[in-house]
Amino acid sequence: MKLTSKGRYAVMALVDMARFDNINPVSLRDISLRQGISLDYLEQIFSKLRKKEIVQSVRGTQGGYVLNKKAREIKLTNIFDAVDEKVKTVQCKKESKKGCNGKATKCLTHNLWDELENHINNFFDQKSLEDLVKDNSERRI
Amino acid sequence: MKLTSKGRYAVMALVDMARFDNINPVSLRDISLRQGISLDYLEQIFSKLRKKEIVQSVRGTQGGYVLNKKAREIKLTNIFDAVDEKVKTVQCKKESKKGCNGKATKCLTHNLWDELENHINNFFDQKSLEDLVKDNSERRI
DNA sequence: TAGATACTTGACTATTTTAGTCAGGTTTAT
DNA sequence: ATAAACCTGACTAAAATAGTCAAGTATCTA
Ligand code: FES
Ligand code: FES
Repeated sequence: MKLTSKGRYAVMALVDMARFDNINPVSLRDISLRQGISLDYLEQIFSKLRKKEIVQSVRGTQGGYVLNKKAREIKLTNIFDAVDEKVKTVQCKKESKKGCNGKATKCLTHNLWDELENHINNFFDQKSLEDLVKDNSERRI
Repeated sequence: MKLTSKGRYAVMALVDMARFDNINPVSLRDISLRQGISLDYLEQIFSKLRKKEIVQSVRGTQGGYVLNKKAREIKLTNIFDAVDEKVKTVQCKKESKKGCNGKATKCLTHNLWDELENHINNFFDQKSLEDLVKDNSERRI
Protein backbone atom coordinates (compact mmCIF):
# COMPACT_ATOMS: atom_id res chain seq x y z
CA MET A 1 0.00 0.00 0.00
CA LYS A 2 1.64 3.18 -0.94
CA LEU A 3 0.87 6.79 -1.46
CA THR A 4 1.54 7.99 -4.99
CA SER A 5 3.65 11.00 -5.81
CA LYS A 6 0.74 12.73 -7.42
CA GLY A 7 -1.18 12.81 -4.16
CA ARG A 8 1.89 13.66 -2.17
CA TYR A 9 2.84 16.50 -4.50
CA ALA A 10 -0.67 17.92 -4.57
CA VAL A 11 -0.70 18.29 -0.81
CA MET A 12 2.88 19.49 -0.71
CA ALA A 13 2.17 22.20 -3.27
CA LEU A 14 -0.98 23.36 -1.52
CA VAL A 15 0.74 23.56 1.85
CA ASP A 16 3.44 25.60 0.18
CA MET A 17 0.79 27.97 -1.22
CA ALA A 18 -1.19 28.15 1.99
CA ARG A 19 1.78 29.59 3.80
CA PHE A 20 1.40 32.85 1.92
CA ASP A 21 -1.15 35.61 2.24
CA ASN A 22 -3.56 34.13 -0.29
CA ILE A 23 -3.83 37.48 -2.04
CA ASN A 24 -0.88 37.42 -4.40
CA PRO A 25 -0.91 34.45 -6.73
CA VAL A 26 1.83 31.89 -6.37
CA SER A 27 3.41 30.67 -9.59
CA LEU A 28 3.98 27.01 -10.25
CA ARG A 29 7.52 27.85 -11.16
CA ASP A 30 8.17 29.01 -7.62
CA ILE A 31 6.54 25.95 -6.12
CA SER A 32 8.52 23.79 -8.46
CA LEU A 33 11.77 25.36 -7.33
CA ARG A 34 10.97 25.42 -3.64
CA GLN A 35 9.59 21.90 -3.43
CA GLY A 36 11.65 20.20 -6.11
CA ILE A 37 8.68 19.04 -8.17
CA SER A 38 8.70 18.98 -11.96
CA LEU A 39 6.92 22.00 -13.38
CA ASP A 40 5.19 20.03 -16.10
CA TYR A 41 3.88 17.58 -13.57
CA LEU A 42 2.66 20.39 -11.32
CA GLU A 43 0.71 21.77 -14.23
CA GLN A 44 -1.18 18.52 -14.63
CA ILE A 45 -1.93 18.46 -10.95
CA PHE A 46 -3.11 22.05 -10.75
CA SER A 47 -5.32 21.62 -13.75
CA LYS A 48 -7.25 19.08 -11.69
CA LEU A 49 -7.22 21.19 -8.56
CA ARG A 50 -8.67 24.06 -10.52
CA LYS A 51 -11.42 21.94 -12.05
CA LYS A 52 -12.49 20.91 -8.58
CA GLU A 53 -12.34 24.51 -7.41
CA ILE A 54 -9.67 24.03 -4.82
CA VAL A 55 -7.58 26.75 -6.42
CA GLN A 56 -8.18 29.63 -8.79
CA SER A 57 -5.86 30.58 -11.57
CA VAL A 58 -4.62 34.03 -12.51
CA ARG A 59 -3.23 34.14 -16.01
CA GLY A 60 -0.55 36.34 -17.47
CA THR A 61 2.63 37.78 -16.03
CA GLN A 62 2.65 37.86 -12.25
CA GLY A 63 -0.06 35.27 -12.44
CA GLY A 64 -0.25 31.97 -10.64
CA TYR A 65 -2.73 30.26 -8.38
CA VAL A 66 -4.57 31.22 -5.21
CA LEU A 67 -6.59 29.08 -2.86
CA ASN A 68 -10.26 29.19 -3.65
CA LYS A 69 -11.39 28.54 -0.07
CA LYS A 70 -10.14 29.12 3.42
CA ALA A 71 -7.35 26.74 4.35
CA ARG A 72 -9.52 25.48 7.17
CA GLU A 73 -12.16 24.37 4.71
CA ILE A 74 -9.85 22.38 2.48
CA LYS A 75 -9.55 18.84 3.78
CA LEU A 76 -7.12 16.23 2.55
CA THR A 77 -10.12 14.34 1.28
CA ASN A 78 -10.95 17.19 -1.08
CA ILE A 79 -7.43 17.35 -2.39
CA PHE A 80 -7.07 13.63 -2.97
CA ASP A 81 -10.44 13.52 -4.55
CA ALA A 82 -9.48 16.27 -6.96
CA VAL A 83 -6.33 14.57 -8.18
CA ASP A 84 -7.91 11.08 -8.31
CA GLU A 85 -5.78 9.74 -5.52
CA LYS A 86 -8.25 7.28 -4.16
CA VAL A 87 -8.03 4.75 -1.40
CA LYS A 88 -8.89 1.37 -2.80
CA THR A 89 -8.77 -1.64 -0.55
CA VAL A 90 -11.47 -3.94 -1.88
CA GLN A 91 -11.03 -5.69 -5.17
CA CYS A 92 -14.69 -6.05 -6.04
CA LYS A 93 -16.87 -3.28 -7.31
CA LYS A 94 -18.56 -1.89 -4.25
CA GLU A 95 -21.96 -1.35 -5.79
CA SER A 96 -22.00 -4.75 -7.41
CA LYS A 97 -23.64 -7.64 -5.59
CA LYS A 98 -20.80 -9.87 -6.66
CA GLY A 99 -17.66 -10.69 -4.73
CA CYS A 100 -14.11 -10.35 -5.95
CA ASN A 101 -14.10 -14.08 -6.58
CA GLY A 102 -16.91 -13.69 -9.08
CA LYS A 103 -19.31 -15.46 -6.74
CA ALA A 104 -22.66 -14.14 -5.63
CA THR A 105 -21.44 -13.35 -2.12
CA LYS A 106 -18.78 -10.99 -0.88
CA CYS A 107 -15.50 -12.68 0.01
CA LEU A 108 -14.35 -13.55 3.53
CA THR A 109 -12.36 -10.38 3.90
CA HIS A 110 -14.56 -7.85 2.18
CA ASN A 111 -15.80 -6.31 5.41
CA LEU A 112 -12.31 -6.01 6.75
CA TRP A 113 -11.10 -4.02 3.77
CA ASP A 114 -14.14 -1.88 3.91
CA GLU A 115 -13.36 -1.06 7.52
CA LEU A 116 -9.79 -0.29 6.60
CA GLU A 117 -10.90 2.04 3.87
CA ASN A 118 -13.07 3.94 6.32
CA HIS A 119 -10.30 4.07 8.83
CA ILE A 120 -7.98 5.69 6.32
CA ASN A 121 -10.59 8.04 4.95
CA ASN A 122 -11.37 9.26 8.45
CA PHE A 123 -7.84 10.50 8.67
CA PHE A 124 -8.20 12.40 5.42
CA ASP A 125 -11.56 13.82 6.41
CA GLN A 126 -10.15 15.35 9.54
CA LYS A 127 -6.96 16.99 8.35
CA SER A 128 -7.31 20.43 6.85
CA LEU A 129 -4.74 22.49 5.05
CA GLU A 130 -4.78 24.86 7.99
CA ASP A 131 -3.77 22.05 10.33
CA LEU A 132 -0.86 21.22 8.13
CA VAL A 133 0.46 24.75 7.92
CA LYS A 134 0.16 25.13 11.68
CA ASP A 135 1.80 21.83 12.42
CA ASN A 136 4.65 22.76 10.27
CA SER A 137 5.24 26.24 11.62
CA GLU A 138 4.91 25.04 15.17
CA ARG A 139 7.61 22.51 14.63
CA ARG A 140 10.01 25.11 13.29
CA ILE A 141 10.18 27.04 16.53
CA MET B 1 -3.31 4.24 -2.37
CA LYS B 2 -4.32 0.73 -2.86
CA LEU B 3 -3.99 -2.64 -1.30
CA THR B 4 -2.26 -5.18 -3.50
CA SER B 5 -3.71 -8.56 -4.31
CA LYS B 6 -0.82 -10.30 -2.66
CA GLY B 7 -1.69 -8.82 0.71
CA ARG B 8 -5.38 -9.31 0.18
CA TYR B 9 -4.94 -12.93 -0.84
CA ALA B 10 -2.62 -13.70 2.06
CA VAL B 11 -5.22 -12.59 4.55
CA MET B 12 -8.05 -14.22 2.63
CA ALA B 13 -6.26 -17.54 2.55
CA LEU B 14 -5.38 -17.44 6.24
CA VAL B 15 -8.93 -16.60 7.24
CA ASP B 16 -10.06 -19.52 5.13
CA MET B 17 -7.61 -21.80 6.97
CA ALA B 18 -8.40 -20.41 10.39
CA ARG B 19 -12.00 -21.48 10.05
CA PHE B 20 -10.98 -25.12 10.38
CA ASP B 21 -9.82 -27.09 13.36
CA ASN B 22 -6.16 -26.34 12.85
CA ILE B 23 -5.33 -30.03 13.23
CA ASN B 24 -5.83 -31.33 9.73
CA PRO B 25 -3.73 -29.54 7.17
CA VAL B 26 -5.52 -27.50 4.54
CA SER B 27 -4.25 -27.86 0.99
CA LEU B 28 -3.60 -24.89 -1.20
CA ARG B 29 -5.64 -26.55 -3.87
CA ASP B 30 -8.71 -26.33 -1.67
CA ILE B 31 -8.06 -22.73 -0.78
CA SER B 32 -7.52 -21.97 -4.42
CA LEU B 33 -10.86 -23.47 -5.33
CA ARG B 34 -12.81 -21.98 -2.47
CA GLN B 35 -11.39 -18.49 -2.74
CA GLY B 36 -10.76 -18.28 -6.45
CA ILE B 37 -7.06 -17.55 -6.16
CA SER B 38 -4.48 -18.95 -8.57
CA LEU B 39 -2.74 -22.00 -7.09
CA ASP B 40 0.68 -20.95 -8.35
CA TYR B 41 0.28 -17.56 -6.80
CA LEU B 42 -0.82 -19.05 -3.49
CA GLU B 43 2.32 -21.14 -3.48
CA GLN B 44 4.47 -18.03 -3.67
CA ILE B 45 2.51 -16.45 -0.86
CA PHE B 46 2.64 -19.47 1.42
CA SER B 47 6.31 -19.89 0.89
CA LYS B 48 6.72 -16.49 2.52
CA LEU B 49 4.24 -17.20 5.27
CA ARG B 50 6.13 -20.35 6.11
CA LYS B 51 9.48 -18.60 6.23
CA LYS B 52 8.06 -16.13 8.72
CA GLU B 53 6.57 -19.01 10.73
CA ILE B 54 2.98 -17.97 10.36
CA VAL B 55 2.12 -21.39 8.96
CA GLN B 56 3.68 -24.83 8.99
CA SER B 57 3.76 -27.14 6.02
CA VAL B 58 2.92 -30.82 5.89
CA ARG B 59 4.22 -32.52 2.79
CA GLY B 60 2.86 -35.48 0.93
CA THR B 61 -0.64 -36.76 0.32
CA GLN B 62 -3.20 -35.35 2.71
CA GLY B 63 -0.66 -32.63 3.35
CA GLY B 64 -1.14 -28.90 3.32
CA TYR B 65 -0.61 -26.09 5.76
CA VAL B 66 -1.60 -25.47 9.37
CA LEU B 67 -1.41 -22.31 11.40
CA ASN B 68 1.74 -22.12 13.44
CA LYS B 69 0.24 -19.97 16.20
CA LYS B 70 -3.13 -19.32 17.74
CA ALA B 71 -5.38 -17.25 15.53
CA ARG B 72 -5.53 -14.69 18.31
CA GLU B 73 -1.79 -14.19 18.12
CA ILE B 74 -1.59 -13.61 14.40
CA LYS B 75 -2.13 -9.94 13.67
CA LEU B 76 -2.58 -8.41 10.24
CA THR B 77 0.74 -6.72 10.79
CA ASN B 78 2.47 -10.09 10.96
CA ILE B 79 0.81 -11.29 7.81
CA PHE B 80 1.56 -8.18 5.79
CA ASP B 81 5.06 -8.17 7.06
CA ALA B 82 5.56 -11.74 5.94
CA VAL B 83 4.43 -11.15 2.38
CA ASP B 84 6.20 -7.78 2.06
CA GLU B 85 3.00 -5.81 1.84
CA LYS B 86 4.26 -2.65 3.42
CA VAL B 87 2.64 0.68 4.02
CA LYS B 88 4.74 3.35 2.45
CA THR B 89 3.60 6.92 2.61
CA VAL B 90 6.80 8.96 2.73
CA GLN B 91 9.01 9.25 -0.29
CA CYS B 92 12.27 9.85 1.51
CA LYS B 93 14.25 7.22 3.30
CA LYS B 94 13.16 7.40 6.90
CA GLU B 95 16.55 6.90 8.46
CA SER B 96 18.22 9.37 6.17
CA LYS B 97 18.62 12.96 7.29
CA LYS B 98 17.68 14.14 3.86
CA GLY B 99 14.24 15.07 2.61
CA CYS B 100 12.46 13.72 -0.45
CA ASN B 101 13.46 16.88 -2.27
CA GLY B 102 17.11 16.03 -1.76
CA LYS B 103 17.51 18.92 0.64
CA ALA B 104 18.95 18.69 4.13
CA THR B 105 15.55 19.10 5.79
CA LYS B 106 12.44 16.97 5.65
CA CYS B 107 9.76 18.30 3.31
CA LEU B 108 6.68 20.25 4.40
CA THR B 109 4.49 17.18 4.49
CA HIS B 110 6.84 14.59 5.88
CA ASN B 111 5.29 14.62 9.33
CA LEU B 112 1.83 14.28 7.90
CA TRP B 113 2.69 11.14 6.00
CA ASP B 114 4.42 9.74 8.96
CA GLU B 115 1.27 10.23 11.01
CA LEU B 116 -0.76 8.61 8.29
CA GLU B 117 1.53 5.62 8.24
CA ASN B 118 1.10 5.17 11.97
CA HIS B 119 -2.62 5.56 11.68
CA ILE B 120 -2.82 2.76 9.16
CA ASN B 121 -0.40 0.51 10.98
CA ASN B 122 -2.43 0.86 14.16
CA PHE B 123 -5.30 -0.75 12.37
CA PHE B 124 -3.14 -3.66 11.31
CA ASP B 125 -1.66 -4.05 14.76
CA GLN B 126 -5.03 -4.46 16.33
CA LYS B 127 -6.77 -6.91 14.04
CA SER B 128 -6.07 -10.57 14.66
CA LEU B 129 -7.02 -13.53 12.58
CA GLU B 130 -9.39 -14.55 15.34
CA ASP B 131 -11.24 -11.26 15.04
CA LEU B 132 -11.68 -11.81 11.35
CA VAL B 133 -13.07 -15.30 11.68
CA LYS B 134 -15.49 -14.15 14.37
CA ASP B 135 -16.60 -11.12 12.45
CA ASN B 136 -17.33 -13.24 9.51
CA SER B 137 -19.27 -15.97 11.25
CA GLU B 138 -21.25 -13.46 13.23
CA ARG B 139 -22.39 -11.81 10.08
CA ARG B 140 -23.60 -15.06 8.60
CA ILE B 141 -26.25 -15.59 11.24
C1' DT C 1 6.61 -49.98 -4.75
C1' DA C 2 3.99 -47.28 -8.12
C1' DG C 3 1.31 -43.47 -8.39
C1' DA C 4 -0.97 -39.59 -6.78
C1' DT C 5 -1.09 -35.64 -3.99
C1' DA C 6 0.83 -31.72 -2.43
C1' DC C 7 4.64 -28.85 -1.07
C1' DT C 8 9.19 -26.25 -3.05
C1' DT C 9 11.88 -23.27 -5.84
C1' DG C 10 13.26 -20.14 -9.17
C1' DA C 11 12.83 -17.99 -13.38
C1' DC C 12 10.08 -15.76 -16.58
C1' DT C 13 6.47 -12.45 -18.55
C1' DA C 14 2.32 -9.75 -19.74
C1' DT C 15 -0.21 -6.04 -18.09
C1' DT C 16 -1.02 -2.03 -15.66
C1' DT C 17 0.22 1.97 -13.22
C1' DT C 18 3.10 5.63 -12.26
C1' DA C 19 5.63 9.48 -12.96
C1' DG C 20 6.77 11.98 -15.56
C1' DT C 21 8.15 14.56 -20.56
C1' DC C 22 7.16 17.17 -24.61
C1' DA C 23 5.14 20.21 -27.85
C1' DG C 24 2.30 23.22 -28.73
C1' DG C 25 -0.84 26.60 -27.50
C1' DT C 26 -3.40 31.25 -24.93
C1' DT C 27 -3.63 35.16 -21.73
C1' DT C 28 -2.07 39.38 -19.69
C1' DA C 29 1.13 42.79 -17.27
C1' DT C 30 4.68 45.84 -18.40
C1' DA D 1 6.28 43.44 -28.35
C1' DT D 2 7.79 40.37 -25.24
C1' DA D 3 8.14 37.66 -21.44
C1' DA D 4 5.87 35.32 -17.71
C1' DA D 5 2.73 32.23 -16.65
C1' DC D 6 -1.26 29.40 -17.33
C1' DC D 7 -3.44 25.58 -20.46
C1' DT D 8 -4.01 21.17 -23.03
C1' DG D 9 -3.36 16.77 -24.84
C1' DA D 10 -0.50 13.29 -26.35
C1' DC D 11 3.23 10.56 -25.57
C1' DT D 12 6.66 7.41 -23.05
C1' DA D 13 10.13 5.17 -19.94
C1' DA D 14 10.36 2.74 -15.94
C1' DA D 15 8.56 0.34 -12.19
C1' DA D 16 5.39 -2.53 -9.91
C1' DT D 17 1.97 -6.02 -10.01
C1' DA D 18 -0.08 -10.26 -10.76
C1' DG D 19 0.51 -13.69 -12.18
C1' DT D 20 2.48 -18.20 -15.23
C1' DC D 21 5.54 -21.99 -16.07
C1' DA D 22 8.76 -25.65 -15.40
C1' DA D 23 11.04 -28.82 -12.84
C1' DG D 24 11.63 -30.55 -8.98
C1' DT D 25 11.01 -33.31 -3.74
C1' DA D 26 8.46 -35.56 0.03
C1' DT D 27 4.94 -38.61 1.73
C1' DC D 28 0.81 -41.24 1.89
C1' DT D 29 -2.00 -45.02 0.17
C1' DA D 30 -3.26 -48.88 -2.59
S1 FES E 1 -13.04 -7.56 -1.76
FE1 FES E 1 -15.18 -7.33 -1.99
S2 FES E 1 -15.72 -9.39 -2.29
FE2 FES E 1 -13.63 -9.62 -2.00
S1 FES F 1 8.38 12.59 2.51
FE1 FES F 1 10.03 12.64 3.90
S2 FES F 1 10.95 14.47 3.30
FE2 FES F 1 9.29 14.47 1.96
